[in-house]
Amino acid sequence: MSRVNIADVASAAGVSKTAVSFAFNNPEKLGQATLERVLGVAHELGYAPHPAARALSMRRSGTIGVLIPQRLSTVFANPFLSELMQGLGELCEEHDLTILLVPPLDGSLEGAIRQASVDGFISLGLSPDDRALEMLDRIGIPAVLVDSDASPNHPAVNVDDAGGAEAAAQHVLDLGHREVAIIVLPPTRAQVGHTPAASRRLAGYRAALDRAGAPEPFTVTAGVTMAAGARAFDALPKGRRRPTAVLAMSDMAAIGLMAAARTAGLKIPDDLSIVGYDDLPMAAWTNPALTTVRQPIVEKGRLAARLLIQRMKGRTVESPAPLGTSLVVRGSTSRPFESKEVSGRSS
Amino acid sequence: MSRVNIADVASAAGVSKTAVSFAFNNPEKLGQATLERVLGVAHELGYAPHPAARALSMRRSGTIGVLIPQRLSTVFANPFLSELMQGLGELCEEHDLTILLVPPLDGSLEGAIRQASVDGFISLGLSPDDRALEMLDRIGIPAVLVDSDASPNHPAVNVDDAGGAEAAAQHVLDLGHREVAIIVLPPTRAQVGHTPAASRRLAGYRAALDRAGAPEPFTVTAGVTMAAGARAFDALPKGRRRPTAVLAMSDMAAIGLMAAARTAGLKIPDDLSIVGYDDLPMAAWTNPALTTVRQPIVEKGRLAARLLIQRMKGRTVESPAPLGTSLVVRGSTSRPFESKEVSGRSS
DNA sequence: TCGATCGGATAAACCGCTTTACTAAAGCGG
DNA sequence: CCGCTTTAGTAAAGCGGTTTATCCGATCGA
Repeated sequence: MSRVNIADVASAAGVSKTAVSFAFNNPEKLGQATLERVLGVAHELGYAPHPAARALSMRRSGTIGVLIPQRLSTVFANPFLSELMQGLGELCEEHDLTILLVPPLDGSLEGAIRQASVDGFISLGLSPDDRALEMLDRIGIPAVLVDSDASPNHPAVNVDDAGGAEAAAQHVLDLGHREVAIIVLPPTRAQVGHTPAASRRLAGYRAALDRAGAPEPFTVTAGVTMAAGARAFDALPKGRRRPTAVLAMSDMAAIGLMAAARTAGLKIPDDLSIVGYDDLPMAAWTNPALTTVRQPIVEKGRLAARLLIQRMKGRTVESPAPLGTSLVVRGSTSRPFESKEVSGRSS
Repeated sequence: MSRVNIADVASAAGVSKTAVSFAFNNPEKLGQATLERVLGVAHELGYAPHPAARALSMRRSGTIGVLIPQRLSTVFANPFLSELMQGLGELCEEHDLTILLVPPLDGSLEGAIRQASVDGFISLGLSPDDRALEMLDRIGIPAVLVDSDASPNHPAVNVDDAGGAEAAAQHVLDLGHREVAIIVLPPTRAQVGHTPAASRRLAGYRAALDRAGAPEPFTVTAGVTMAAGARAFDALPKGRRRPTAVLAMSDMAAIGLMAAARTAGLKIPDDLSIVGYDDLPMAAWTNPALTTVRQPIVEKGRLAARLLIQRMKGRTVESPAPLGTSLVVRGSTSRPFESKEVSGRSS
């Protein structure tokens, strides 16, 4: 009653297991007649080779793992992953690979890594000192890092986080803003500091602000959800030092913040300018449409997959140059309210 | 130089393979001293049990497969899958399962199914005559169907598609619309007719329209993307019989259509009322916000995963009652332009 | 003192497939 | 008719674990 295996087919067709295996994998090594007979019997019996046995024997599973540093139930609330998956998916289809999602198992990414039967890993946003990285080169499976610092053992795919952030900050400075707040990405795992991407973006914002001699920006950390963005709004200073512009490291937080701001009676962008980060498709659909930093997420996924596939073929690959980012100006930013009235005061 | 295996650990620790295996899986069967020594040596050598070998031997992989009837690169453009994954993810985390995405391999879902090393399948939107279904019960892996008709062998999780659609149609009828267009979901695979969900929704729309004696609705098929929605707008009749209301089977198409309509100079909802389906998070963020039929997608994922896990434990489970749907009225629907001017003409 | 019991460890079978020799038969030129 | 190469197919050795049945020595009750 249990699953039919290769031996069943072999004896039913009156051949050896080898012949059956050949019928599926090396048809040319078999005579026309036997080939047909074996395939016929196999089909009739509903035989399908056991994937795990196959993977064990061939030392390859035809699967790549996507290492996700957060809980599945929350990370998919962020369209970022969807976009990335589109890029990964494209390449995987070309190469007949399936994708295994590998979130922390029982709280531990390392544990999840060892359990995953994959030919390669793509890891998202791991900080360079994450224990999971050790585990990766310990078990000797090729990996490609996304949104991490490059590691000696694995190539990393990144975008020009700092450049994009700098452009965003420069944009609001050019509009005349001085008091700005920054919404920082949260650490992904129980890390102390920022994620690599967050650090780089922060540096970009700061570079522009410092250059312009703007006062120290107020910073809040907010998860990549609209709810977190809304909470971030509440955390903003309300009095005299209230920011007139907000630089968010994610579109999701920016959009949530925008909603909260409007609920609180502020007009966007007149009372508060908001810049996001990512340029998710929905950023173009909010009201007003979100000014944001565009990063090529799908392309990032494609590139990461391409590199990983190269590595899986045994080639060594270098970390590519960071992909470009660019500011997309839409309706959520304008000159600050005050300077509108005293038009032409600066520059 | 190759991966360290259980025999290496065993000989290094001066014990049998069995002892090493026990150290990881049945620690209580080992003496305190040996246990510690084995684990120590294992850690030192960087040993991790080979997942495929484990899966083969234990007859379980700790993975469930999500059967995706479309290309990965397109299906993730639709937030629907993200929502569903959130629900699935929740349950999978609870039970320490990882998720394998199984799209058609080389064009064939059946092929992909046999290659997938999983303990169970969740299939999306398969029509009841799909060959993939045969394959599913052929290899005897438990499965749960989502958005399909129930099959004798597998329970199906569904929502009240017809009820939601009927409410949507009734809503625009109540507003006074007569000429309506329907945006139909595309077939997922090379099927002849509609997907099961599409059929049920169509029936729901029709029920309300027929009851009200409305003229035959115009129908267009559009993929679940904004671009497809925009194209659908172009396909709408333009002259005397132009629809004043559109019932879309997906929010994505509805939003794309709304954009195209506005680009064409129409005012939403004054010139054209639009109702979506799904109530994706972004539906609340468009301008105007989208009136739509809410279906509990995350809950659907949770329920499907829960049932599958039950089945994997050997319990037999029945198809649950369809989950409820409800109309969410927002800003994209209003009375048709004409009847606004001749206010109070009907009812 | 002796058989019974028991904790601790092991040898060997097994999971289901691929693949590397290896053999028997057939084909071939001389 | 004979040695030599192909052709067609096979036996057996992995792949790397888990698990069952067994063994050994020490403790224990009588």
